[in-house]
Amino acid sequence: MDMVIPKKTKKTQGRQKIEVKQLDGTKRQVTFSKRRAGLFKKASELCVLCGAEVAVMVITEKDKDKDKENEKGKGKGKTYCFGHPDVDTVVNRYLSENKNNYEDNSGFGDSLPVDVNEFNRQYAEAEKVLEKEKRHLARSSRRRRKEEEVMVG
Amino acid sequence: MDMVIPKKTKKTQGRQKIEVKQLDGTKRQVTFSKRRAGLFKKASELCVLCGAEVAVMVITEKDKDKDKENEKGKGKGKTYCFGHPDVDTVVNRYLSENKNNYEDNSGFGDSLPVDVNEFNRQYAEAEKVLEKEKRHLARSSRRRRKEEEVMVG
DNA sequence: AACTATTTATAAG
DNA sequence: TCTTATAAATAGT
Repeated sequence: MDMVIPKKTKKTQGRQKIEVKQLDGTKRQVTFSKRRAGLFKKASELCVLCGAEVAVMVITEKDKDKDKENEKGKGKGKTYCFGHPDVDTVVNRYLSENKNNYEDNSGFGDSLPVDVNEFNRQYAEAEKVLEKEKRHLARSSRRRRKEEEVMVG
Repeated sequence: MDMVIPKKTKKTQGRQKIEVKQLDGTKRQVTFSKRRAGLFKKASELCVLCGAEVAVMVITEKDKDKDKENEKGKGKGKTYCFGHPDVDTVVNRYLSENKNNYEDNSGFGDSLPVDVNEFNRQYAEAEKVLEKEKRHLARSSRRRRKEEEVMVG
């Protein structure tokens, strides 16, 4: 019985569980590259699968220890973007659709990112009020016009 | 030899491989919810792990078959956002860099606000009204909030 | 930058 | 929604 006991020689220990907390140094750089790529891929797939328009903007921290990390312009606060159909279209929509009227939708200060949607939903009522105000403002800004409201086309 | 043949009774067939292509109907809705949540979570983790500023904007398609899908306001072109420290900060950063880097390849050169704050100024009045609503909502939502993850460590 | 063991995300049910 | 099997992402090397 020449049972070869498989030497428990794992080449790597595989993916390890990590705590989601601030990283530093090389590990941070590496993780950033990997996860940024992953994030963009997820965004891309969401577009294709669900026909959504998506923009993702990632800005690296402007490192204070310039000399240490900015040798090659690394910690410079570089911006990476993904956008479909393109970033500007989505940003423009974001701005004009007024979703920026509540400041705190950060995932940290008050609520979890995953809760943002829920959060937004809670603001539906408030948004309605805002819409009304918007229309009012828009109306005043072109009070010169005197046509009826409906103008299809 | 009481070998019990394990009845191939899998409760589910587990996650299946899919083609990344346009989905429709219910499947699309479900996938959208799941993946949007996943995307926001990934974005959040990137912020924490790598100290990056991130904004994600997702806009659902404005469905033409209004009657079919818009029953509950579903296919309305709703916008979902994640931002750290907040969406506007990141968008502003993007806009200011963008302005210097290239003139206009978006087709929205004129309508794209130079700055979110400038844009917002136009809505100052409306925002005041919203603020009021916000405070009200925040009050009620804070009551049942229940910090779970994030801010680990 | 490539490799895997493992954790995590998620397609179906 | 909630579960579960599996695909996919990724931490450490």
